[in-house]
Order: sequence, then structure tokens, then C-alpha cells
Amino acid sequence: MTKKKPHHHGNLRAALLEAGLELLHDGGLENLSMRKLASKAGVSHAAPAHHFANQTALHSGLMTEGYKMFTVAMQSEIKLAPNDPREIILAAGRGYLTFTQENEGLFNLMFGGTPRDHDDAELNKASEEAYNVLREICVPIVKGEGGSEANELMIWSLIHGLARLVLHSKRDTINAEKSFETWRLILPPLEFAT
Amino acid sequence: MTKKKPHHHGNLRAALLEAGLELLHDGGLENLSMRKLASKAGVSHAAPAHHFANQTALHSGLMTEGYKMFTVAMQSEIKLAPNDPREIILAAGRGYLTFTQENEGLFNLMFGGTPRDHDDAELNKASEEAYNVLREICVPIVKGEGGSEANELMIWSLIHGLARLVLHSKRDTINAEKSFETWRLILPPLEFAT
DNA sequence: AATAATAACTTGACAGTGTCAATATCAATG
DNA sequence: CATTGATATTGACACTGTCAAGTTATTATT
Repeated sequence: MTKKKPHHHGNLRAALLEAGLELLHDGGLENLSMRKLASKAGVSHAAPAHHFANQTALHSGLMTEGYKMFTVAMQSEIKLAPNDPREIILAAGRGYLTFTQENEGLFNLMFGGTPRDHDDAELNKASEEAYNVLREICVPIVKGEGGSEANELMIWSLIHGLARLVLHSKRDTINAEKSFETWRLILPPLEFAT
Repeated sequence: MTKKKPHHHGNLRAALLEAGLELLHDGGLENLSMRKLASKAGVSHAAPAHHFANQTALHSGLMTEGYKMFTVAMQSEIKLAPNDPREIILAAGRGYLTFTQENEGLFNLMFGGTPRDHDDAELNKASEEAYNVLREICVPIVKGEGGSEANELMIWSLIHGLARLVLHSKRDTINAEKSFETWRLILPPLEFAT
């Protein structure tokens, strides 16, 4: 039996991801660097290279964590919602908004155009799972000309766009506190199958 | 009469912005740097500092150009549209999508969470003008519970979200070529005042 | 158990980055 | 013509990601 005990403090990879999330949370995307990461985890500046081939790989790893948190945020709001298809969609949106507002830096990393490793299996799995949450809450919507895909895209675009705009104009138009209400207001009428 | 002939090649500031847009167009946000910018404009690495106090100021300048292009892209599509409120909204969206797909790097800079100078008067003016285009095309929509602001936010979120998702999954779900059709499909039914 | 092999980490170097201070040069004004 | 102020250059600094080489710790082999 092979005991995997990498000779640092258990699992450096996890510690690095943790440190990265912390940096993002503190100072946003601009505050994230491999060397700070390493320093925060208490290792030398080149240590991360053994767990993340390059910066893109590290970013992909952090995105993976982001999608997981994302999925959880939506699901836990859905659990609290009354058993009504529209209420469930509204709840998922609240989860989305909560996540983006509590993790602005990570959100920017995930959806700001930062290059990612498209062959990262974990990342692809995590993002797919997040998309599946969305897919499920859209099932009850009656299909129109564009089929269920158009419904999903409509909901996804709407909530993603709102989340971005809320972050984008924290000081202006859209009040972050009232973003839940705004979400309820802009979600168009939907027809559900009975 | 004062001939303003700064002793380089006319107007370095404009040349720097041009070079910046080119860098963004070629290699995306990751390809943009002040030193490349300077080199591309044929000046020393510290020359830009006299026209842009720091990187944020440069970014703000590029964003300003982006919003201007943005406004033009929407307006020129609107001009071609039949005089029907829904068709006009669809046209503006096509302009939005065209801009984002032809200027991915600039779009990422504008909406990827990159810090900006919130006191930059030109930037604020340019972004406001872009928002005004949106506001105008939403005027014919009958106001609901959220007033006209909710209508604007709905359209804005929807098209912005779609644009991001199209860029985000160029290779996957959403076909960039068919993004116009997708936009038509996900725009919900709207009620217009007669 | 001793030794070899492999993985994890460190150290040092390199080119590239934004920014600042000091210097030089040009354009226009007195 | 001399002064002045804006404009650009040069050089330095700390910081970044990445690579090569060396060191240490863990695992595997004989």
C-alpha cells in the first residue's frame, strides 16, 4: 500500500488553490500572482510549477473551484425555494448573484476572458455540472422555436448579464443590495408545462 | 494662432491608443502592455507616462474608444433596420454582437473587471452615450412593475450575457456565426405602446 | 537494509513588466 | 536670444512568469 505523503504539509496543491482564492478575495484579479501564491503557502517561488505547469493551469484550477462554488451556491438556494418552477429559477438566480457578489475576483477570472486550459478534465466537468443546474431548472419551460437550448441560453444570458452589470456599476445605477429584486423584475413571463 | 505640434509625430496620445487597439486585436488582453505600446508607436518605454498617468489611465482611454465603437456599431445596425420597435432592438443586438466578436480583447478589457478611472470624464461620457442608445430603443416597450429601467436592464443583461457566452464557448454550444439567430430566438416577447 | 530512482522543493538566473527620478531635447514665448 | 514648460529618453527599481540546475525527502528495487 502506497502512502502518498508529499513531503511538505500534506497537499500543497490544495494549499495553493486556497491561497489563490484568498488573494482573489482580498485584492481581486490584479492581486493574483504565482509568487504571492507560493509565498502565502510558505513555499519557494518555483514550487507551484510542480502542481501547475504554468499560469494558465493555475487559473484553470481556480476556475474549477469557482464552478464548484457556483454550483453549490445555486443548489443551496434552490433547496430553500418553494416547489414552483418560476420560484426555482428565481432562486437559482439569487444563488448566482450571491456568488458573483461575494467572489468578484474569481468571477472576473472565470468570465473575464482569461485564457484557460480547454483540455483540463476537472475544469470541464465542473463547468458542465454548473450548466446542468441551469439546464434542470429550465426543463419545465415550454419549448419555443429554439427548443430547450434557447430557453437555457435566455435564462443563462439574462442572469449572467445582470450579474456582470451589477458588479460593473456598483456605485451607479444598479443597487447591489436590491439585485435580487431587480432579478425578479427583469425575468420575463415564462410559460410552464403543467 | 498657436500651432500645436508636439515634437513627435503629431499626436502621440492618439498613436498610442491606436497601437493599443492593435495589440488587443492581435493577441487579446494578455498581449497588451505599456512597453509594447510604446515600442509600437516608435517611442521610448516611458513616453506614454506623459499622456497616461498609469496603466489604469491607459486602460480607461482604450475603454473610451471601445464605447465609441460600440455606440457606432449599434447605431449603424439600427439605421438599416425596418421601422419596427422589435426589429430595432434586434438590430442593436446585432451591432452589439458584431462588436464583441470583432473586438474580443477590447470587450474583455471593458467588461472583464479591469480597474478603470471612474473620474475619467471622457470615459463616462462615452459609456453614457452607449447606454443612451440602449435606452432609446427601449422607450417603446410598455413599462411594467420595474418601470423603464427594468426594461433597459433586461435588454442590456440579455444581450450582454449572450455576447459573453458566445465568446466564452466559441468552440462549444453556441455557434458564433448563428449568434444573430440565437439573439432573435432568446429575445422574449415584448409589448409595445402603439 | 542498502541503494537506486522518483517526486517535491529550493536556488539562481533570465527577460519582461509598470513606475519613478534624472536628464536631455524640442517648441513656443518673453 | 534666453527662458520656460512640455515632451521624450535613459537608467534604475521591484515585481512578474518561467526555466535550468541542484538538493532533499519519499518511494521503490534489489
